[in-house]
Amino acid sequence: MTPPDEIVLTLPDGSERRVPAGTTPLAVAASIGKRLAADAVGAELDGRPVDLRLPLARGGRFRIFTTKSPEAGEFVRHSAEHLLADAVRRLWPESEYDAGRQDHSEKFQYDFRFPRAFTPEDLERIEETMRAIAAEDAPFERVEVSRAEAETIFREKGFTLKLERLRDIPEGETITLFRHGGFVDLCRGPHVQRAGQVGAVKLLEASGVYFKGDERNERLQRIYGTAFVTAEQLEAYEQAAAEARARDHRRLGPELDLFSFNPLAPASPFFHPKGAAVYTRLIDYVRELNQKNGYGEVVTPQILDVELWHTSGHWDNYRENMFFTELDERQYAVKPMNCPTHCLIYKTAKRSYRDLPIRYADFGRLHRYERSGVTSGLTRVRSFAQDDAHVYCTDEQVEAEVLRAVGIILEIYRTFEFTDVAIGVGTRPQKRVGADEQWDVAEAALCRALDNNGLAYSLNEGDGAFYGPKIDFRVRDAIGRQWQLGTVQLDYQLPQRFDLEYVAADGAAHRPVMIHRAMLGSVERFFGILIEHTAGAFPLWLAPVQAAVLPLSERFLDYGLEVARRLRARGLRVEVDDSNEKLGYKIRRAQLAKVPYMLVVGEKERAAGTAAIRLRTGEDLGPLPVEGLAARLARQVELRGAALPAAGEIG
RNA sequence: GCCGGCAUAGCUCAGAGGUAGAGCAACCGCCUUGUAAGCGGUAGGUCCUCGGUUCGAAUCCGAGUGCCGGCUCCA
Repeated sequence: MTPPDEIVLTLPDGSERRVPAGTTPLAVAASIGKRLAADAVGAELDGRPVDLRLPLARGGRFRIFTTKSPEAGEFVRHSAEHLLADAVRRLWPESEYDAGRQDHSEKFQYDFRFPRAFTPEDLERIEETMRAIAAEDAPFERVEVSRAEAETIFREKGFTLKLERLRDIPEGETITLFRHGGFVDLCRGPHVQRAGQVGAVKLLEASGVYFKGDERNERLQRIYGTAFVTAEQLEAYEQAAAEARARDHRRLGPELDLFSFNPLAPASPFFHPKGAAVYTRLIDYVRELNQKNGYGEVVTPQILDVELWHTSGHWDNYRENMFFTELDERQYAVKPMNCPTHCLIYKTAKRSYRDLPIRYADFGRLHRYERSGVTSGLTRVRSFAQDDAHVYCTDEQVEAEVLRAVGIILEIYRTFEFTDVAIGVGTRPQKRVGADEQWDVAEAALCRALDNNGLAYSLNEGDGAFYGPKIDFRVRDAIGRQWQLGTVQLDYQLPQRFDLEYVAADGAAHRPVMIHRAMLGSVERFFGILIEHTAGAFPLWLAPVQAAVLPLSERFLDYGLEVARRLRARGLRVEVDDSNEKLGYKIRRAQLAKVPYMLVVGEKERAAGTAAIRLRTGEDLGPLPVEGLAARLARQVELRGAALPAAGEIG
C-alpha cells in the first residue's frame, strides 16, 4: 500500500521509487546521483514533459532528461526563448514581450511590441546578447503566484499585452512564473536548470504577426530561432536545413525542366514535356487503380452556371475562393471542386439500391482563387487536378467503401516508399450541419473501418469537415517532414442539397451517403512532395528520361541510335546525347538531370552488341547485352519498382 | 488579404546618379573523345512595369505586379 502522501515513480529501468508527494524531479535526480542532478535539463511523467522544479502531485512513468538526452533540445529551446525576450529587453528596455511558442520540437519564437521590423543586424546583436546571458548562467526559478501578484508585476512593467494574457487564464488555474536573473515571464515551463545549458543558439528570422493571430489586433514583431545543447547539434540542424533547401521542388522543378511559372497566370504551374511526363504517369497509375476498384471515370465541365453553386452551398461557403465569369447576362463559375458535377450525373437516372455503390472518379482541372501570399510552388496553387472520386452508397455500404479507399491509399504510399504513414480521424467540428445521431453513426463507421483492419489512428476532435467526419493520411518524406496527402470524407450534406435518392428494396426512396476521397490529394502538390522526397531522382517508371545513351564519339552515334531504338521499342523513354563533347561531360550532364540509366557505347560495345551501364547512383554495372537490358528495364517499369535494379538483376 | 524582404543576360550573382559585368548555359569553330566540366571565339540586357525627382535614373522617391519568408487559410 502506498500511503496517501507518497507517490510511486517508475524509472526507465523498471525500478520503482517511492517519494513524498510534492517532491520535485530535481530532488529525485539528486537522490539518484549527483552527476544526474547536475546535468538534468528536464523530466517527463507518463510521457508529458514536466519542469524539474514542479512538485510532483502523482506518480507514474518517470524519466530525467540530461544534456545528453536527445529530448534535451525541447527544454533548451524553450529556455532559449526566455533568453531571447531577456536580450531584447536589455537592448530595448522600452520594448514589451508577448508570448513564446507552444511547439519547441524545432524552433522557438517570441513576439514583441516593437515600433519597427527587426533587421538582420538587430538579430545579430540579440543573438550576441543571448550568448552573454547564457554565459552569466543564472538559474531558472519556478514561482507560483496569485493572480494579483502576477498583475502587480506586469503592471509595474507597463506590460499591457501580458495583462491581457493573464486575463485569458481561467479562474482557478495555477499561475506560474519563470525567472532567470532579472527576467520574469508568465510561463508554465518546463525549463532547463541554468541559462548556461543553452549551449548553442541561432536566430533564424523575424516577421510581423498579429497579437493572438487576429488581424484586428495590434501588430507585433516576431523573432524565430533555434537552440541546442551543443554547437555540433546546431551545425547538424543547419546541415539538415541545407539539405531541405537543396531538395526544394521550386528550385529542382525548373532546374530539371519539369515546370515553370509565369506572372501572367500567378500560382498556376506550366508543366513542360518532362514534367508532364511524370504528371500523366501519376494519373495513369491512379487511373489503373480506379479501374481495378470499380470507379468509373467521368469528365465534367469546367464552367457552370452559378445556380449549381447555390445548390451545392459553395456560393455561401466558398465564394471567396472561386473564379467567376459572365456571358450573355448569365453568371458562371469555374469549378473549384468536382463533387457538384458528379451529383448532376447521379441525378440523370432513377437510382436503385441495386446500382449502389456508384463510384465516379474525376481528374478534372480545378481552379481556386487562393489569396495572394498563401500560394507556394506546387504545394499551393490556383490551377490543379485532384485524383478525386465520389462514392454514392447506402449507410450499410459506408464501411466497406471507406475501407476500399483506405486500401488503395495505403497501396499507393507503399509504391512511393512513404513508409511512415499516420492516420487521423477528424470528428464533428463546432460548426456543423446534420443531427448528432448521424454524426455518431458516421464517426463510428470510419473508426470501425480502421479498427477492423488493425490500422492505428489518432482522433482529432473537431477536425472534421462541416458536412461530415473524415480520415486524413499524413506521410513522412525522406528527410523527415510530414505532409498531409489523402483524405476520405463522409458527406450527408450534398446528397440532401441535391435531393439525391435511390429506391431501396422496400420500394421507398432513400438518401444515399456520399464519400469524397483523394489519395495523392492534388496531383500538383503530390508531384512537389515527390520531387522533395526523391530529390528529383524519380523511380524508373516515373523518370522523364529513363535512359541516356552516351556515344563515346560521333563515330558511335549510329550504334547509339540503334540502342535507343531498341529500348524505345519496349516503351522506354530514351535520349541520345549527340553533342560533340567528351564522355565525362556527357555523364555529368545526364547525372545532373538525374537520369536513372546511362548507356555508354563505344567500339567494344558496338562489336559485342552491348552497352556499358552506369547508374545515377554512380554504380558501374559494366557492359550488358542491349536486348536483355531493355527487357529488364521494361519489366521494372511495369512493376513500378521504387529502386533501380542493381548489378546482377539486369541482363 | 496582412507584415517584412527581394526583382540586373536562359541560370547563379557582382555593380551602382554619368554609355551595363563575371561564371555557367546557348551559338560557331578546333579537338574525335572511355565514366561528373577539353580549348578558342561569337552573340545575348526596356537592369520587373508605370509615374516622379534630376542636366542625366538600372541606381533616389511613389504606385503597381511577381516572387520569397512569416501571419491567417488550405489539397
